[in-house]
Amino acid sequence: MASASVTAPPRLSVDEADAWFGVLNAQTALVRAVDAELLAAHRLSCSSHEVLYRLAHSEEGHLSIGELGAAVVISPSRVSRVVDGMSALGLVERVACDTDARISHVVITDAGREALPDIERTFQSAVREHFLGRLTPTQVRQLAAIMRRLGAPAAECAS
Amino acid sequence: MASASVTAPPRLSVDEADAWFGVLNAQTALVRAVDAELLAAHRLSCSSHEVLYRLAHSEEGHLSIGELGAAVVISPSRVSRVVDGMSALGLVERVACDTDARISHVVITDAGREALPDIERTFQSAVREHFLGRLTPTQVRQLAAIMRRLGAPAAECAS
DNA sequence: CTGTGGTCGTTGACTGAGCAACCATTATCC
DNA sequence: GGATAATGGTTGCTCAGTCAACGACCACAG
Repeated sequence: MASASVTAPPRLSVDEADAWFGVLNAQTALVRAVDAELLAAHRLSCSSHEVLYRLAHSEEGHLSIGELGAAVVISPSRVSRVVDGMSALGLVERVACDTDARISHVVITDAGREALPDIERTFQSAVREHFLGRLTPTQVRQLAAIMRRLGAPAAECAS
Repeated sequence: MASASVTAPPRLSVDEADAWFGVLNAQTALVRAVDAELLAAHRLSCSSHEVLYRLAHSEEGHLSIGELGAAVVISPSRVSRVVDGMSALGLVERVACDTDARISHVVITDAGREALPDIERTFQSAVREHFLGRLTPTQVRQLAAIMRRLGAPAAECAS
């Protein structure tokens, strides 16, 4: 074997490795912590919460299964089952779309809308405690910018 | 019920929400993409790769199950099974600790050490393509700093 | 020594998540 | 208008991951 510089695999710098493994491991730890609080207080997982959050902040007040999957980054099949669980809790329900019978609009129920402030309170305090509170406002801004870029469709590589 | 500002739950700003959901969703998407490449090329998941990575970069050349779990942020039971899988592939093996029979030192085998450069090449190019390549060097540095802070034991909140 | 308590790793049962196959419905094209 | 393709959602299977229970082992008190 020997000369490692032939195909010259550009080794990761310390910052690059920290960024990669940091994102991986921080997310895992953060989800675990926030999940525990949401679960204890409201029987909701992080994914379920994000579904509710997306619904609450949607223009039309409803999103399809596919739209939710794209927003929350989980597969449609998972969304379907998450919605099952949340509708069993009475937080959301499926409403047939009157222009396309394939589509299920997921909407927040009255009970869901009533429970929302409480859920958001739990969520926000958990996120502040485990995440935002450990960063400076500048870092939060930087992180938001970074994540917006990573979330963008693609390209945009040019600085 | 009404006046939302009574208990004044500090609503998340746009940046705060983007940071939180961004970290959640970006990690999921990134792991999915890099996992696919590692799996196709070397039958390794991201977790397996990180285990190998940690072993390769360890001072002593070996880590216990518990140390690996702490480093990779997965439970000891999962580490145990991941090591099972990797040792079935011949990449690592368990070596009894001669001073404490409870501990299994996990070490890279010769075959593992030989396969490493290839694996790292796949890994690095995938990470550059999906992650590092979409950020500026400055952003990578910022992200690394943020993740180091989030990964720190706790406290350190003071700017 | 010997028992007692804590630690390390493994196993079993269960949840969260994805993929592939499927069904229903819509859209397209002749 | 009817066959065919494409889309949206649900279901079955499998994997990744956790938690709780267990067994093996060390450490320490007596």
